[in-house]
Amino acid sequence: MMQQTPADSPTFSPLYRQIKGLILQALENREWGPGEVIPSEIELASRFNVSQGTVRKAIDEMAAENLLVRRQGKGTFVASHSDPRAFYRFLRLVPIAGGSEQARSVPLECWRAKAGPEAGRVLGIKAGDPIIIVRRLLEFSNKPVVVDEIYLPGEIFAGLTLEVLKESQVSLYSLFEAKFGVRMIRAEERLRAIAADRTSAELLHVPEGSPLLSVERTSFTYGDRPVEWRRGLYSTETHCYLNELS
Amino acid sequence: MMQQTPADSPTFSPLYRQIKGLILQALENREWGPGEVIPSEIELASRFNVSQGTVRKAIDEMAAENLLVRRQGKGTFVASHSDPRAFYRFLRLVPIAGGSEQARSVPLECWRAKAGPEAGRVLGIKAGDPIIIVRRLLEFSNKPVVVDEIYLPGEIFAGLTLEVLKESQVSLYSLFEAKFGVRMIRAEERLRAIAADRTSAELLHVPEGSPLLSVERTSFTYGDRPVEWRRGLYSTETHCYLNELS
DNA sequence: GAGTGGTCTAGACCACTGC
DNA sequence: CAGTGGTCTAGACCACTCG
Repeated sequence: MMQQTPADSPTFSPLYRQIKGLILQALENREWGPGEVIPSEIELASRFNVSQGTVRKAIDEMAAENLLVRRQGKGTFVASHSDPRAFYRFLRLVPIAGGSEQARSVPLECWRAKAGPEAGRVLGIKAGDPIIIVRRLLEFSNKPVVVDEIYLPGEIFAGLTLEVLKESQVSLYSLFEAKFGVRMIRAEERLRAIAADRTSAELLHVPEGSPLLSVERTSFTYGDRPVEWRRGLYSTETHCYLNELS
Repeated sequence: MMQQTPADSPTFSPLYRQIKGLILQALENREWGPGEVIPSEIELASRFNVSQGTVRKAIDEMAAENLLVRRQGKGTFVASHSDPRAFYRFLRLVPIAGGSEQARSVPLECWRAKAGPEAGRVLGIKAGDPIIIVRRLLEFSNKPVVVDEIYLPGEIFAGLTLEVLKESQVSLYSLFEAKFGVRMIRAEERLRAIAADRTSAELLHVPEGSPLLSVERTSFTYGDRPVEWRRGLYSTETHCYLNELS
């Protein structure tokens, strides 16, 4: 039997949540990498000295949070952005006319800088710490729809260059996961409408001053540590941002 | 024991999903109204001739979908928009500066019309069928931030007038639920950036042509039947649309 | 067939609410 | 105190995958 916190303790949490915490810890420690199988429920149950049902409930929650993926008959896997089903997990853009063309990422620039006060605050680093800034286009049917400016902590993403970005034909997060060991698990987006500045207008082939959707995203990895800040400007003539409320 | 579909049948679904379907059906039939307790898990188990655990799993899913609300020690309740915790369930707007002032809904107009082809398609009614159109403002700290135009099927919302709207100090959905027996359980929003037309600009106190966030929402009730279509124009100078991705 | 996750059951006990 | 949902267990069996 595992140690159960007394019920009247202020830090009380049910057993299955403690198990969840232990599995989470193992994930952070990279005991099993993205895309790999984790031990079976029975193995984990014996490892943690609890019943299979308790492990099951812990895994249920983690699967609901997209941290793990269950596949009947095969096992439970660490979620990965390299899984085709997760490529566009965070992309809410859909064509207005219907259908669904392929998105293509076109890296434009990648340079080093020092974090200003805002980037520092958002990324949880000190102002003046090194950061890497990436600018890229997102195209649908070879037409530019989004221009992104992405701010990354230099310490974590050391070695990231335009060439690396251009080589990788998959999603950015899949690259981050494979090359830098950083897995994004959650993000917050703040949307506003703004007028296109000159450079964005040129990149997106729209008139200067036309309305654009501004999407500021902060992405988090394990432990709710922010590891990416990006601002996207979306041209919403042919595509729109689709959100499900429930 | 309840009837279990044979495993090799194409319509196979686990017992707990069938129970879920039966509870859902009872909700649609208004066996228990919004805000009311449903029978205890043990009662439902004996009613459906299954174990408590199976009822439990059905209710778990429905609670995750915001159809039911569990309260330990008290019972399980039908979710309601009249519950203060659900007032702003579908409103993603937050002040950029932080804090959180009270929102206020200001009904402006309410008139009858016939559905055009688009409204008919979205609402699942025939073009020419009666609809009701509501225009209203959403204010924060007495400053207009959103102007909404709301399209409702006339048949369901017969009796809705500007006076009725003005009387109700609560959320629209809470009114719809209480007066018309229509509970919104899910919605889709499509966001774009557009330039302010003259009337919207005046209502929102912004210059004509300035960028606004256009939010088109279709709301659904039980059985995924669409029962509301609305378009909101958001001024995003002081507020932004916040979205959690996971 | 062996191993995985998925379902279902039954029973014990805990935590919370309200009388 | 009785009644509710919440947790934990143990065991049986089903469904899926792969060798």
